[in-house]
Amino acid sequence: MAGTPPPRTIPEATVARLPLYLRSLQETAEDDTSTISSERLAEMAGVNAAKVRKDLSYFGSYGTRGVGYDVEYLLFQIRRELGLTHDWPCVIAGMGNLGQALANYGGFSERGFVIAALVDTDPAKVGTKVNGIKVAPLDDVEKLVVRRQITIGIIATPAAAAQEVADLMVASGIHSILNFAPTVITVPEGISVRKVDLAVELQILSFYQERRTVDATG
Amino acid sequence: MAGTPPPRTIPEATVARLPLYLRSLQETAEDDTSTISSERLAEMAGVNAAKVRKDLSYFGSYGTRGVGYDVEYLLFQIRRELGLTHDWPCVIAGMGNLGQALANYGGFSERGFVIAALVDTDPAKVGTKVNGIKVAPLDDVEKLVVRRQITIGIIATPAAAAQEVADLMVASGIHSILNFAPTVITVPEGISVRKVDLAVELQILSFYQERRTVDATG
DNA sequence: GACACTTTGTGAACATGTGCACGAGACCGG
DNA sequence: CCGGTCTCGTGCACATGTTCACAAAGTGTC
Repeated sequence: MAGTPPPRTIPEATVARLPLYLRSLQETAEDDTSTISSERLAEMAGVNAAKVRKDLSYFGSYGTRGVGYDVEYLLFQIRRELGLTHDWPCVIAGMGNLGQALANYGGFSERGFVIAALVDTDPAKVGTKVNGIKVAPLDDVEKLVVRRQITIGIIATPAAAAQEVADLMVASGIHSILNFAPTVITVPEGISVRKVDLAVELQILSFYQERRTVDATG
Repeated sequence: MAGTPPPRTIPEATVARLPLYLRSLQETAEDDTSTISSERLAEMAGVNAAKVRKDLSYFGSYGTRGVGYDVEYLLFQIRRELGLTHDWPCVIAGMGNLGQALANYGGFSERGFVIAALVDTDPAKVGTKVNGIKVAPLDDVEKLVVRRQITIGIIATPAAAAQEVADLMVASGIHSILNFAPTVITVPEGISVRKVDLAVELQILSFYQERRTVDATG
């Protein structure tokens, strides 16, 4: 029975793992393997098998006992859950090193995240093209977001500009922001923000490295 | 009493927040503010005040009741904990879009993470300079790591090459790896790996965005 | 020096996340 | 059709992380 699906509150930790499962399943599908066990999938995604089963069970019973999960079906379900059945137009703010690298990175559009607009405040950059896309002035964000139905904003500006850019994006109707600027941005309730901070990651690594060294020496 | 410090097992979640406190404190120090309350620090770092106090308490009692924390002293302590009292030489593997952007990014060396070497397999890239640093062939990793006492490896290669590069790094004596390649890499016990996966972040955002839209429509 | 006020440090309740272990269901071979 | 084997789905115990709430310990004022 398909009946009533299980409670629609998916743990955050589970959501964060879905993309890993997706990637593993895509690789599996390329090998023409039609079913996959939770154990194999766990190994590929670098997690525990029980966790895989529990994660997938939040979306219903997609597996078959004694057999495993149907790769194609599971792929479809996860794609659907992640909203990857359609493209997501994105805008990147900030055409510095990182912004340009992101604009040039093919991996995004490949996965359905289409760079629909680029903006920057620097007049020297406005008007130039990056990866075939014209850089617009920051003030055009609202117009672009509305016209091109952009739903995701990517902030690749210096820290000082990040909050202003975020405010502009939110005012334009964007609900999801990926922030690369090394600063905390505050947004109204209901807006999702994820941050990627390279320096923070390195500092976390250095914490453990330092401990290792000290523990070994002392 | 300085006495015996509290148990030396710092929760991971706490470690991950230290860099945020560090950044907030640095900003505060620039304003010539000499003390800061947990509440203010919490606001700046985007977390809860009780969490700040508990986090800091793992390292001892650095605060003064009724007053707050001494900014400079706390800065010093956090820097020490994070191992930021000295530089960390890094090697970046993979000089594609992202690798080049990372090599050119000033924020690293600014924070003590010095790019000490760049490597790539592409003969067309080997020998060229990025940000004034010569790109070496991948096979030179071990030599470079040893000679320049590199402790952190940054993987910015395509997914297919990531595991091989990681193995090479580990074999060379690197204990900390920051992985930008969209794949899970496996390393021996005792090696720290952190991953930054841009597509995964976007997919997590699209999950919540999709839910919002569906909930609003349906 | 007593009192009002501030802010830390932390015990305890609560929330979230993980992983074992096992019953339930599905396939298979004879 | 029956026992053996496989693998899912999940209850439960445990581990980790968060937040509240309050005593303790400071400062400042008169």
